[in-house]
Amino acid sequence: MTLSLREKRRQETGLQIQKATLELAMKSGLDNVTTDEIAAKSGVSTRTFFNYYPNKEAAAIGHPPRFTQAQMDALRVGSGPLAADLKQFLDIHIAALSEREDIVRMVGNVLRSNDKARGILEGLLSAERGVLAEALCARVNDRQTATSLANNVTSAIRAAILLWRQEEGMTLGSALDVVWSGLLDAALLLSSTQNNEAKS
Amino acid sequence: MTLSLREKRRQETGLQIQKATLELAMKSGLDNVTTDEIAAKSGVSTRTFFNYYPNKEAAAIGHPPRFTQAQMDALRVGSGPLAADLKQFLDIHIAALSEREDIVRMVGNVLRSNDKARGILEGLLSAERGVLAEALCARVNDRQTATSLANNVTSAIRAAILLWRQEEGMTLGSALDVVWSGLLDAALLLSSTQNNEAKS
DNA sequence: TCTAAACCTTGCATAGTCTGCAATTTTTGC
DNA sequence: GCAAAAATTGCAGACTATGCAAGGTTTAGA
Repeated sequence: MTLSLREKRRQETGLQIQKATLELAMKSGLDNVTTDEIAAKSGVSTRTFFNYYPNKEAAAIGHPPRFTQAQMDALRVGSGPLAADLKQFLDIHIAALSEREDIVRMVGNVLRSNDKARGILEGLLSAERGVLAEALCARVNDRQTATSLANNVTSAIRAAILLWRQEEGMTLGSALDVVWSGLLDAALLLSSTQNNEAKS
Repeated sequence: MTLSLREKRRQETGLQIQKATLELAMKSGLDNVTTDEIAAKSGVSTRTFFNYYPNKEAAAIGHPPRFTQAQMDALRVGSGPLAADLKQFLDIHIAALSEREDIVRMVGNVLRSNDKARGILEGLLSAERGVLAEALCARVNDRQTATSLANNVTSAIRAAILLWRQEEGMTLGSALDVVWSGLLDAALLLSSTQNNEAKS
């Protein structure tokens, strides 16, 4: 995990550009900001901007935290009840997001009105979801079940962010708790009439 | 539901443009197709193309079937067990999609590689999900629970299409059955250790 | 049937996005 | 220090998307 000077700079400049993008987007909306303005504010040429991100939407999204290997492994070999392990998985991820609250909020703003940004993030999330489903598959031994669980996990993250953005004095963590309890209730409702048609 | 000549033409031209877009996209990938080509193939001017859709990705997506009022009402006042009502809701929607299999398949292709298209569809789905959550809220009396259920429903649609695209001899309906059974299993797993921390 | 209003289509001009290329500068490893 | 590797930059050019204004078509009502 040691970074060469080059790698470190690259990372810093990338972050710099993301912040410039988001700040400008907060003022006028991303659609009304030009790549020229972003580049100028970031202190690089327009051409260089495109060396860092393929488009301004990607610059706004930046590089969200990914699920870590440790998180995955904990799930695969998990000892506790599945629900508890998943909740812990989510807690870890939400903690990572909490360290960048400002960025999360601004990115959320962009996502409201920009289709392309939404698509980019959705693509990243979808990849993460796939990896998570793969890991869960080792635990529950059924691909569709794993997929559904992975769906619920990533949806919970999105829902928690949404709730946190809209309720004033809430932390991301407490928003997750609320979402999670709703998710468990939903699961209970769905499984209460179990043997009706579970395996068609 | 009677359409004036004007409305009918508009609808036909819109569909025409979507099909032209998708066919060209199948050949070379949407990114390698210009709006000029699409317009030419659709028999309208480039300028008119942009009167129908704001960009080529939107043209590729077109106007997917929405949840109908009847579907919603059935859920709101539903009599059976919730899971059964939701499954029926899904069956209806999947039936609507089945009538456009060719388009569904081509759109799916575009979504693979085009972020903007993904974002546009995600936006539409997200709106539908919100409406559905609203309806479910009347039934389960808790917003987060309703949101989670709505998430599972729209995810199931996506998962069913994905499964159908990847397994050769499958119908959309049978793909949904497989997905649904996985979803119920997941719900069961999540709710099996119920009283641990459901309400934190 | 005729007509004015509403609506559509189109071409043109223009701002903005994004890529390839080649010249220049910076960083790296030795 | 120095040559190789990598990053930055300007420029040219294809493509996307919108405003505007000039015409053409449809609609509704007298």
